[in-house]
Amino acid sequence: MVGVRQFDESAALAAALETFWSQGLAATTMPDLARATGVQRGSLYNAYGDKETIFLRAFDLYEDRFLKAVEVSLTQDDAGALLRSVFETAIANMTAGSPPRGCLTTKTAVDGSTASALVHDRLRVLVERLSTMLEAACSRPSIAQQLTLSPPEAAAVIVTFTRGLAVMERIVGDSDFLSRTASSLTRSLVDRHS
Amino acid sequence: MVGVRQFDESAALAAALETFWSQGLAATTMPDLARATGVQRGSLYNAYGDKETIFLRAFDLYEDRFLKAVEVSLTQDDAGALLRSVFETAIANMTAGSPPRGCLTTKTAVDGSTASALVHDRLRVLVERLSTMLEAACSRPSIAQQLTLSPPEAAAVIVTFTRGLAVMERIVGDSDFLSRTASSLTRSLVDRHS
DNA sequence: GTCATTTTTGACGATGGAGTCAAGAATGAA
DNA sequence: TTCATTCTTGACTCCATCGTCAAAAATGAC
Repeated sequence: MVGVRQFDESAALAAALETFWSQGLAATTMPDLARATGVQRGSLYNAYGDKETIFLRAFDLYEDRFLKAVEVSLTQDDAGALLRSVFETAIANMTAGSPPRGCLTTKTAVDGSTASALVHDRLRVLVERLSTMLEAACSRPSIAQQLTLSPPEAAAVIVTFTRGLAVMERIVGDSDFLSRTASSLTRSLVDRHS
Repeated sequence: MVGVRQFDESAALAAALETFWSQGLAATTMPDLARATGVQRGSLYNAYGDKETIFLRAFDLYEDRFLKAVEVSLTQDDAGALLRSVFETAIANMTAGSPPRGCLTTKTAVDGSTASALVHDRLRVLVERLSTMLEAACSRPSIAQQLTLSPPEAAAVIVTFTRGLAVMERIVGDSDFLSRTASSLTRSLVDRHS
């Protein structure tokens, strides 16, 4: 192999992720990425072809970090503690940074300019994986018996609600409100009669 | 008053709303608005000054329509029926159009390029109004006694959840999933022991 | 009908991103 | 070392939007 890549690819993708996360996919330009990564525009075109490909690579990083954090939350033994922990993980993810960067998945999903089918599919995959993890956790007998909904129903409600938290974070920007609201939902999802 | 406006302002704003709704605030350009309204760019600058002002005017239309529809849903007497009706109104709002336009509030809130403080405030106002209406409805004794959460808690959960539905609509694009998930949440918010 | 005022129109220069490309630099293979 | 291949660099053209402006058109007031 001759003519080897001269920039640190994982550092560049981390910088690109930072940029996409702060600005959103559509609002991020190739010059933005060149500035953020310190790699010239031409090199980026040469290495990845287009912005979307860079996004997909950066999104892999994001998904890894996020799902790993959720995985930890799902080890809780009590249904209430588990749900609260999942929501706190999601809230921490979206309120990190200054100013807070929000939730990359949500930002990308709602992004004005219709993203390509590839990006759209990638979002569906993340949501699908998250749902599956949640459903598995909710299916554990000790958890399931405490819930007012069946595992698939609970998983769908939880995933949808975390997306709602991401939007509310953008609008109200008050992480206490998010925590309190998540706590309210948790209370109504955990059976008070078990 | 001399030199009177030559275009139909309310028709133009309706067309602008359509455009903002489909494309999002950031992705909509002044040429887009000129094309959609049939009013030349220069006239739009003269009449409104900038894109954001046009958006704020169009958003008023949107809010009126949406809150009026919610108001109707809130006349239901049964808590379960009321919640389902509210969610169906929200789902209908976001799945209308072909292709579906999604939820304008959510799109704007999450829009990559940080909108101006004016726009941001406008979103907060809409959410605040919606919350207030919901809280009032949930406070009616016949409704309150059926709910597992206090009226303010229920209102916060419902508002947040509708934002989540808007995001899920973008990702899964399946309005049946949205209805089913809303129905699940409704079930856990309505006390099964009253 | 005349006039003052506002709107409309079309065009202007400035800005910035998109995508491409040829020349130069770097590097592993032989 | 030499060479073939790949990466990097800087510059180029194309294109669309932005914001403005002066001239033309429209219209109510008198």
